[in-house]
Amino acid sequence: MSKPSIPRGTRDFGPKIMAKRKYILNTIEQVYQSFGFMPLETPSMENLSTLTGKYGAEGDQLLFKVLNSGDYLKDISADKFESKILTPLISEKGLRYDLTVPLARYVVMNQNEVTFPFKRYQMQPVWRADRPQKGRYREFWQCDADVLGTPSLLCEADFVKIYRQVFAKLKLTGYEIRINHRKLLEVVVEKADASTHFKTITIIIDKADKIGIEGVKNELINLGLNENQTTVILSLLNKQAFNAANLANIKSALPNTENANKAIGDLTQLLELLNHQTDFVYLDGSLARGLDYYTGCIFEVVPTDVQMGSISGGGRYDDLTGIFGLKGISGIGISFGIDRIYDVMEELNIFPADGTKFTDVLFCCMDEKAFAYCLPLADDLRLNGIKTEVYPDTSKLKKQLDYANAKNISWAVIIGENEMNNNQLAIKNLVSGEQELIDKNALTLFLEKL
RNA sequence: GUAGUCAUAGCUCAGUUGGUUAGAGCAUCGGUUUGUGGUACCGAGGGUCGUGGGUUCGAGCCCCAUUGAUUACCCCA
Repeated sequence: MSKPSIPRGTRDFGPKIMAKRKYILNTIEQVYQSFGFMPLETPSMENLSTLTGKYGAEGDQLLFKVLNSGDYLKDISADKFESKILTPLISEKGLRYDLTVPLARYVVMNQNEVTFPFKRYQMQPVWRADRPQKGRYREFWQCDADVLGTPSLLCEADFVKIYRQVFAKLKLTGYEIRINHRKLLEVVVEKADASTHFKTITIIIDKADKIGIEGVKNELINLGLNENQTTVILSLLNKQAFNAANLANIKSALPNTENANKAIGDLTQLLELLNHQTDFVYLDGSLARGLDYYTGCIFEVVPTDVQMGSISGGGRYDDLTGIFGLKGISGIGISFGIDRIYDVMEELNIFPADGTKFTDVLFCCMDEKAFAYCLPLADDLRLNGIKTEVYPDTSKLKKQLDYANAKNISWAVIIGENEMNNNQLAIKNLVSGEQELIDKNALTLFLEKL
């Protein structure tokens, strides 16, 4: 027998971990719903025609492809045995790579049924055939919310509020919401006369957190930019308070172009929609986001008390559904990285204490007759919202209490001959060690008042 | 795709310049206690030292290959 294992880059989530993950997921879901977002789930598999070409050449490499069913080589002749030719012949499905493309596909397929603006949230795993490393997996969860079909900046404001509510509920206070505008980047790169390298430059700028200003400068020079050009671009890379004065400063430093006015206009309007309440919010010129479909405001949330990358990101995109033939739908979306939020909360130790408690009461039966005696009592407790289980064997009491300890159960109800003869129960508090005899019918009341 | 590190009991790991029968803690099971746990004591089970080859009188340890894990780069959440 070989030892069992799971594929690299995948994980099991045991009961204790699941309790904490559910706590995060439920919190996010609750907040999404409170803003009027509705759930959507899509299949784990999409047609490869839906997926390929949407994530760039690198992304296509990272797609998990699913072999066709049955004898998939039956009609393939030997001259087709070259991966480029063979792959499309034997695989027509792939695992989804993110939740955004499936959303676009869904909306286009159901455009006559969905009501715009379409507000949906989706919390499902996605797969990437990446090489796993710290904080990077081949199967991981995304928790997206998007609004499709309106250019209104009210959506941007809502997402800022969603961030604040989610992290307030999770009692996570050390974080920053960083905001930037994609067109601001475009204007600055234009001003530096380096537009041909726009995409590469955004990727470099996005690394500013990691490699520092000097690192960015070096990479820009390696790209072939001169001293003037890098200076112009580097002038953008500071983080500052999100307020009207700073926006005015930025505006005065930029040429009076359509893009510049649009970017500053959007950010100003967002500031007003937030009623100038900018707790946790910063304007960060170095925020770029790697994905190139963003066209407007972009967001990122970074924890400040823990050394960790972003725990959420998102932004506005103008033409997501265009790739599937539905033009002119502006949208905006964000995504929480639940795995990283988990790590941050674990490190700060801010999960609620009773998070791993699944059972309140354990019935310990000393003989077979005790089962009949306690089963109705257990049912009654459950109906009253008390999580109850009956130890299924008449094992030695030590073993039953060990089980209760292992599951962090706080109450044991012990039933043997003595208790049954007197219509009583021995109820033991496993935290304090105290034990008392109570009347059989008083159990629910006894536990309810706690 | 590139580079480094690692692989010994269910888990976490010791194991000396190569030298007798490969150890510990935790976990599991049994006992001290026919019905009272977290602590203590006693005992038991559990290993092809990732796999294959080589060097040697002798390999967990050295060499080569291979597989897997992990970390960094590229890219990304």
